Parts: sequence; structure tokens; C-alpha cells
Amino acid sequence: MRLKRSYFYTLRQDAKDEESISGNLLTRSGMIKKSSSGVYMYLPMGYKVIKNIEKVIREEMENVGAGELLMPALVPEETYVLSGRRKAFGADMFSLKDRFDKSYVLAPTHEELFTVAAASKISSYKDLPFSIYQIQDKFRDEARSRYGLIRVREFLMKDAYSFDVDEKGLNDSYNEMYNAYKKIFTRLGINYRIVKSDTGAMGGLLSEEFQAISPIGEDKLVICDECGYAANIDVAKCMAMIEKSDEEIRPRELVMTKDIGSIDDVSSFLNVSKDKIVKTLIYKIDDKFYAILVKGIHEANEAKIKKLLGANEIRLAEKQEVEEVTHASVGFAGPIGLDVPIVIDNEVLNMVNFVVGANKTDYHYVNVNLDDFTYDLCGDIRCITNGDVCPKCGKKLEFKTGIEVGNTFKLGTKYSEKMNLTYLNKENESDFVWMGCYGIGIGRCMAAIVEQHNDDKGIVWPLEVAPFKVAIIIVNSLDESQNDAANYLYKELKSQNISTILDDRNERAGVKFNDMDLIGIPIRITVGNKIKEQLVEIKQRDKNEFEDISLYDALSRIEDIIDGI
RNA sequence: CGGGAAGUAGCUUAACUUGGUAGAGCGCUACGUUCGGGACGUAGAGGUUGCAGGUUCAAAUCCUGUCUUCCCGACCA
Repeated sequence: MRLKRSYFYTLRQDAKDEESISGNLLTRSGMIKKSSSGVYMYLPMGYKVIKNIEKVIREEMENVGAGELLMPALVPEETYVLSGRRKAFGADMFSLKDRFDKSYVLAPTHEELFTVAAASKISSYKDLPFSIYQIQDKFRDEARSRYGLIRVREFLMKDAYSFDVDEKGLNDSYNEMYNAYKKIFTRLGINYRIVKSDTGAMGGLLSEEFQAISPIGEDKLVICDECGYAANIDVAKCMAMIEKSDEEIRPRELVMTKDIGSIDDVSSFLNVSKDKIVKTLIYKIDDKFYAILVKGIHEANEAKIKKLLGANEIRLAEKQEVEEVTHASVGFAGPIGLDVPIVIDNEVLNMVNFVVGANKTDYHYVNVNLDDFTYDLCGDIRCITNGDVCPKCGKKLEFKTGIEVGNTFKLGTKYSEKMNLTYLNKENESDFVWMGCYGIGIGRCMAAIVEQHNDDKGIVWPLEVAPFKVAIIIVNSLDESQNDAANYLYKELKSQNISTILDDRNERAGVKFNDMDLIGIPIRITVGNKIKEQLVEIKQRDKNEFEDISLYDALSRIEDIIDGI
């Protein structure tokens, strides 16, 4: 690409409406432009990156034999009503009506239509297995878009689906995809971890996430360096941190704690360690109130609670609801005398002589024990936290945050049952098809790469995704011999299919150096006054030193660099 | 959806407290001098101060409403 006559611009200052590193750098380098909150244009330079990411994905999908197709974004609402997911997605779906008042949605993901498409092909076990995928725009009405391309309302996603005769087949297909995903993210230059996660609204048997490690990641992860255990905090199992105490049980007492409701305040007021306090949280779960008991130092984990109760919806009760349930102000809820089901965390089972709210404003009970109330259910319902050990090997855990760039699900027969996707087996009996689905957020990958590969000058693209592999800078665009040499190199590189920018703009050298650094082109050739001795400079974006090389050896040197020599 | 901040030239912003012709830097145009890390000089173009009301002789500035964007939180397959 010759820069002079191309759509290309850069911004010299930070964009005021992009706080994240990736959002800001992608905007400043003229790769993306915000259209409205959470909706972006991919400009020519940025779209090159998108296409490179897609190329990697397509190659690896091809390798596992998945066929590419394209689904509509506009889908009749009833499709999602039928699968039961219209409700599950709720307000996150964009919905609209046509002129005949028929309701449509903009698809947030495509399990339903893929199931329909699969049905056209499947009648016998002989038709299985196979997998298909698409790269397409998805729409989700996010309550809060943020961090540039990380959380948006319209985004490119690759979604693949596998279809098998049984669980074993699904496991094989899943492993194949899983390995393809590892290759993809490695090729994209993303530093990632694979973690176990919650199956959420997708449902199914198993879910794993591919998480790009980043401080702006919205997902909290625990990782064990010792045994390789890795999980999203939503599902990370908590092991008991204490043994059942043999402390002597003391009689329960009601104490006045005027205006003291928070854990910190209760702890210092009563002079007991926070370890000795149990907090009672009132939740509304599927239209019923529940009391959730966890240790004061712990956080309740809503995903785990949902799973334990088999519930669909969960939210903390509002202030007046809490008052209604406990007959006391917020801060004084407790299990004793409460008229709603009580669910306690495993950890609480091992506690004696603890402190709880008294369901009476300004009062707490001390020396409370499990005999003082009845609970309906217990289980692991808290978030794993600093101090917890690996549930697999018992060693120290590390906490990180990640950007979810991909996920893989073993759906099992959830969708095939709902949508009646069946095949005839060898015994001539009808069976449900076993499905898996596999997603990659393409814009998110782009942002995650920038988050992980940048310096004070700008983006440092990995070679595989860079919009161009090489940039040729003509230091003085008025110098004829420099121009000739640069054009010669440009043609040479093009003839070898090495994507190259020729910066032939009539700008000062500094502007060109800074722009090429900002947009992160991996290899730079500088054609300057050393051209008198037939020499050009080659510099890699991620290295400080440069090398002088003969104009005629430059091409082979570039090829070596690209081949990693 | 709750809390906070901000909307002024293409971009980044000043003036707002205390009402009186909207100013700068970058970018842009022309000419000249320059040309290896965001050049310099001279001369220019470019603004319904987000929008709508209100107060006032007079509103970027004060008041009300509204829209938009960002940040924190809730939510998030």
C-alpha cells in the first residue's frame, strides 16, 4: 500500500473518550472509530488486522474440517421463545418489529439456527459427525459498553458447532476444537489461560474459557502454578479453610449494637475477629426470598447459589425487601427466627460461637451455634478468595484477571431435545444429537492483543496479525535515489506477497517514524542518505537496534526475519 | 439501572467561579526556508459553544429540561 493516496490517518493526542490502552491506541492509529457507545467502525488499517485474525481462525477451522456458512442476523423472535432463551437473554437482546408487526431480534448467538440447519442434513447416524461455523456480527444490548472493543454491543464473532451421535463423539469433537483453539490463540500471540467456567445461560455439561491475561480483564480467575488447575472465580471450588473447632459451646446472648451493621463495625465494636461473624444476605431467587449465610470475610457467589438451587434468576433483595423479610434495618439480618429458606456455606458448618444479626434493628446475637436455627441447604456458595488453596493439589493459588476471548461448551443434548434434533441409530431408533459450541470474539482478540503488546510509542503487533508486515520509510521524499530504492524494494516485497506499506508521504522523517511505530508495523526498512552506499536500515518494532544492509540483500533478510531466523 | 464527570473549530482544550464581540496548540490552505525521530517564518480558512426552553439590555457563562460520551458500581452468553 502506498500511503500517499490511501485512507490513513493518525491522531497525535489521546482520544478523550477512550480510556483503555487498546481503545485509545486503536483509535489514535486510525484503526477503529467509535460510531456510538459500544459500536465501532473498523477503518482500513484496522480491518486488515480483523481479516488477519479471521484468516488464522479460518485456517484452523479448515484443519478440523469445519464448514463455513453465514447465518442471518435478523431472526424471528419466536425462534428464541421456542428454545426458551428469549427469557434467558431478556433485555440483552435487541428486538424490533417489521411492518406487519411481527417481532424479530438481532441474534446474540446462533445455537437455534444452527440446530435448524443441522436438521436439514441429519437423518441417520451415517450423517454424523460434522461441524460448521460462521464469522458474523452479533448484537447484545449491553447495559454498559466499555474498554473500547472489549465490551461492545455489535461485534464480530466466530461461532462453531459440532454434531455427534453420542457423548463419546462429542468429547472427541470437543477435544479437536479445543486443540484448534490453542493453536489459534498461540498464533495470534495472545498470552492466555484456559479456565473452567460457568455454563450460564448457554446450559450444557462443561464450559471452558480462553482468557487473555490482562489487568483490565473483567473475569476473575484463579490459577495454580503447581498442578495447572485454572478456573473462573464463579466456579472455583472452595476447600474448607478451618477444621471443626473444639471450642466449648457458650450460651447465646443478645447484645445491643446501636447503629452498627457492617462487618467491620461489628467486629471492632464487639471486639471479635471477622472470622467469627456470619453474614446473612437476603436474596430474591426465582421470585422467592432466601437467606444466604456466608462467613463475614467471604463473598457470596451468585453463580454457585444458582447452580445449587437450580435457579434461573438471582438478585440481592432491595432495602425495603430486606426490611420486610427480617423486620429490621439492613445490617441486622440473621438466621434465627427467619421465615425464609436458609442456605449456608460449607465453611459456616465448622464454626462455633459466632455472631449473627438478630433480625432486630440495633441488635446482634453472639455465641450462636448451628443448633440455634435450622437451615435448608448447605454447600459451597462463596467466592474463592486470597488464602484459599488449590482444590486439586492444596497449594497456593494465584489470582488474575482475564479478557474472555473464546469459550467452548459441551452442550450435550440440551438444544437437540428442545428443538427435536434427532437421528436414526443403527437399531433404527430415534436418538438426540449431541452438540458442542465454540466461540471466539474477534474484536476482543484484537483489543486483547493490543493490551498485551504495546509500549510508550504505540502498538507492537505480532507478525501474524499486523496490518502490514513491513513498512518502508523514505526519509526524504524529495530525494530521487531514495524514492527509486524504496520503490524497488516495495515491488520486490510485493512480488513475494509480503504485505508492505510504502510511506511515500511528503512528511518529515520523524512523522513517519512515529506513525509507523504507533500503528505497530513489525519490520521497518528505512531508506535514507546511506542509499549513496546502497545501504538501507532494517529495524524490528520490538527491538532497539537496527542493521544496515545492502539494498539487494534486504528482501532475503526480511524473509529470514519473517521465518523467525 | 444507581453514583460521578464531561460536551466549545477536524483533534486536544482555554474562557464559566464573578454574564459584556469565543482564544490557543496541533492539524488544514498558500508562499518561502527546511528535510534521519511529531521543523520554522509569513499570510489565511475554519465556531449556531450538544440540543430546547427560561432569566437578562446582554448568556459559552446563570436556571430548567433533554440528548450524547466516559468512569465506578449493578448486569453480562
